[in-house]
Amino acid sequence: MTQPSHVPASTQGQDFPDGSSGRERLLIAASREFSEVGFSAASIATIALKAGVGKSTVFHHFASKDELYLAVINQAAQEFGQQLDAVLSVSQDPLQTLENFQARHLEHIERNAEIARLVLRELLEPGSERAVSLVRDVLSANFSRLSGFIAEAADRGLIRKDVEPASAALLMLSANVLFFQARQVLAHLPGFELADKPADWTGCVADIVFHGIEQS
Amino acid sequence: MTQPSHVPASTQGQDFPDGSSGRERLLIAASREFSEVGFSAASIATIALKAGVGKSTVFHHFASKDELYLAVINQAAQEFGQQLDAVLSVSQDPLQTLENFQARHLEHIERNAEIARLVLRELLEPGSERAVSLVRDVLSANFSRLSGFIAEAADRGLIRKDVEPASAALLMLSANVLFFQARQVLAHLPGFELADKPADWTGCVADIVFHGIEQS
DNA sequence: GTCTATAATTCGATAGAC
DNA sequence: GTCTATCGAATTATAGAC
Repeated sequence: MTQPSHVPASTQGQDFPDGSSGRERLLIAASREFSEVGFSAASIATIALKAGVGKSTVFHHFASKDELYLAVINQAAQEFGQQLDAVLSVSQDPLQTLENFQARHLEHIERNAEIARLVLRELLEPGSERAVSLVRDVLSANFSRLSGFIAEAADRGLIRKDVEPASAALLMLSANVLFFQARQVLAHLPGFELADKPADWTGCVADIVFHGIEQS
Repeated sequence: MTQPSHVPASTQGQDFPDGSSGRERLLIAASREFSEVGFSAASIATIALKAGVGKSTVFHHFASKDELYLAVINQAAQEFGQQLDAVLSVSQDPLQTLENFQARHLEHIERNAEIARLVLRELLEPGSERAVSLVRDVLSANFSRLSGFIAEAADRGLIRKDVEPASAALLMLSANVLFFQARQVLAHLPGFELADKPADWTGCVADIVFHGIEQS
């Protein structure tokens, strides 16, 4: 009388890609749930229900709730990693590359706004152990790609050697994070005209940072 | 049997400066309460109790809970405004001034960490009307001082004219905000060595931004 | 502090793919 | 037969009420 075990029972009116596996549906459902209610309020039972699988299936694919959470964010980070590789592999002048990076990065966090908010909420939490894994296991890979690019440009003599590549990278990221977090209110800062022009903002930041670190 | 009404009845074990007025004690108590539990969870009754005044006294000094909240943050902003004037009025090379500004600003938000966290929590809230008043009525004054300084340096021919002063100012602020928000986890970013060296971080940012916008 | 409800996690078994 | 995805039931941890 039971459904064949490899077929989803019911997916509670949520839509999922055709032919998606249980694991894929779980990642999607978890992403939605975590984004909507935050980590602690999210329940494994609800996620399993929405994904149309049994609760124990969750633990077959992910060792724990924490790991599921990391997997959700990791997926978004991987997607950005793809774009990042594309941006950094094109051989052009470093300013152009930094501009591209900055624009793609802001687009990415705005497209994944819910997850981005979730991550930021986590980082704000003082002393969060999850935040540490998040940075170390998930975000650091993409961060290294950017700072690695800057370091390489320094090796080629295009960039000052007395500035830590990681610091320059972090400065660029901070600009995007603030823009994303505070976009609605930035328009009320006197003299700031770019609140509704993300592309101009990313261009401006890349420009300042590049000229700030270029070899003169 | 009751205490004379113009003398604080009881201040619930909290300490306040000697001779402080009811209004002053209210600001202090409100600052603590808002910081601890956030805006919506804070209760006027509790704040009044802690300040040792009646609840109606609160509404004598502040028209609403919102206004009390803004007054709390405004006070911290005013204090920073004092320091800011001191930094900007010293006549020295702009790089030195920017470095000083950046260092004082980070010190200020770290000293007022609870309030800063409160403000940031507010800005994160999507579509918060309070966040708009906050930026327009409280934060914009100090922001204008910084961007005004940069604009002036541009007039003196020390700074590129093709960069909006407000954008450069915002970039500097974003660096401090991220550092403050994520300090605990930045140490786990590969290659970033300044997580426990705030002075080096502010110096580095000021340096990059200055060279990024200086007239070459 | 105990009691209880809720949520996280583990266990054992089944069904299908190769 | 082994391997993997699945489920239902049983077990533990946790948080709040009393």
